[in-house]
Amino acid sequence: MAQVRSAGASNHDDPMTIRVPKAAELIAEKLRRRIVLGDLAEGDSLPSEAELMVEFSVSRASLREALRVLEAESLIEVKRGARGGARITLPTNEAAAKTIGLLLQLRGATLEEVLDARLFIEPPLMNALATHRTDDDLAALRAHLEIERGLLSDFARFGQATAELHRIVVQRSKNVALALILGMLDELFRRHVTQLVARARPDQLQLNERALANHTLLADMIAARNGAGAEAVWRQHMERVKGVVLSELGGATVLDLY
Amino acid sequence: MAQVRSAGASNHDDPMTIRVPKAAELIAEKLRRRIVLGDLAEGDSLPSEAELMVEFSVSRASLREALRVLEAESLIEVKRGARGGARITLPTNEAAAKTIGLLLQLRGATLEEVLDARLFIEPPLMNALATHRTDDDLAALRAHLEIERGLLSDFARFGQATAELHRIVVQRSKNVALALILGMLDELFRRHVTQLVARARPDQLQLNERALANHTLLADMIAARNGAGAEAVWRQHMERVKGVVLSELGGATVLDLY
DNA sequence: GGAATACAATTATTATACTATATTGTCCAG
DNA sequence: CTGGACAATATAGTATAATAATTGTATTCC
Repeated sequence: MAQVRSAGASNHDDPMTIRVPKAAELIAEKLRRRIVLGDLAEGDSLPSEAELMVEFSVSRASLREALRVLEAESLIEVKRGARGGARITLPTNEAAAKTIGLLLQLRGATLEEVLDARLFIEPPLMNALATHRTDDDLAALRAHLEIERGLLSDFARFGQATAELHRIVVQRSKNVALALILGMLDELFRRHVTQLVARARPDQLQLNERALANHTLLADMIAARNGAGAEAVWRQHMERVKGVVLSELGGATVLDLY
Repeated sequence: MAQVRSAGASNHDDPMTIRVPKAAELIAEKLRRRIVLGDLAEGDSLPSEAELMVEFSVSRASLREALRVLEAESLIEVKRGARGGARITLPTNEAAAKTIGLLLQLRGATLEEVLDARLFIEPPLMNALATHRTDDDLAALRAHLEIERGLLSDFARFGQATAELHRIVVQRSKNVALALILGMLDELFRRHVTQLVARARPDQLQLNERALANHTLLADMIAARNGAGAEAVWRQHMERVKGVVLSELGGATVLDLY
């Protein structure tokens, strides 16, 4: 009996059903725009709830719903107490990774797939970097290697330095989109190995030395503007890291996010 | 009966400012977990606000803040009226693209960078696909080409079919993470060219024919398991599309999102 | 001068009432 | 009996007010 109704009037994508925007959405949208367009910069304070209420002519409930949304997007942080209120905070890779990690988990992605994605993108990027590097790029890379050398036996901090190296070389390749993507993937990866690093393997020092050797090799290839060489070195290095990590964690479904 | 916050207020004055989670965040987190872990599947209805209030022992305001957050994440849709309420809706590429687009705009990314990122990833992916394709992959691809052939003069729908082709070949390569990433980039791109397609160029039909020719060439290369060939064809094709689009739109800062 | 304290600003949470909208059932006209 | 109008009901949307908790700052006291 209900087939007439289900044919047309249901909910999904019917272009005819107009979606009435809620007050909170509208306010969140307006504030978001101000942030994105630069009217509000990082660190700036928003007016107090009372002021925003009169500005937008909405109730406190609606306004607070909007603030909660922006807070969940890491666009603002709300503190209470005197001189509290909402302050602009631009989202970091970590926040971005949380979002994309949620989606990946919903789609049933495995940790191995995340590693493969990185492995698919980063080595060719090293090729490009080696080809187009500036002397400044090389100097920054080599400076970082010195830092790593000093941390060889500090397992936790060496791991951080490794992640930082990825960040450096990726950002030097000058594509913001790729940098953001790889940053998110890296963050997801890092989140999974933190536990692993806590209980260090017996051969951890040896692993670190090998990693540093590979990093150095990469720097040499980049110094020589040897694109193919840089790509090969980096691919081999990441393959090895992947092997170690997966043998410890297994390729189980992504995300301890929950 | 608000036992949400135990009254032991200020005995823990850790110098490391501990972040007190708000009621709405906690509820959003709990519901999010239920969704991600599969307790709630797509299409399922959440209990009414009244029931959720007693379940979590919070006020309606706090509960609704949580629902707004989940709604902004595209994890639920809330309808009002009898038999309304919150229903689970798994986020699409579109929703994901909106998030990442926001981040890219904040980082000052240009449309050209988005195109370059796609251009950096997809061609090598076609290489891999050509190497590992199944007969089923090839059949799906060729079936889609027939559809495109029928739409050559329907400019709007041909554009959609083009995007669909990207989706097909990317998903056939079997890495969920890469598929999600490319899906987001594609969505960002698509959003920018929609306007462009509306005012079709004089040579639009010719452009479409050329695109279809390239798609066919790709299919041939994939059929022959010619990885290098597929990669070259696809790179050339995407370069050409990039040229056309950028000459129309310019490489201005990303996102008409606002 | 430094520590305890009171004060004020501001968000966090709750409670209640009212409004808007969609579904469902009912009743009446034809 | 069928179809359409209309009322009843369930449900989210918005508004207002009151109270609690937190935090920076000024004040007081020793």
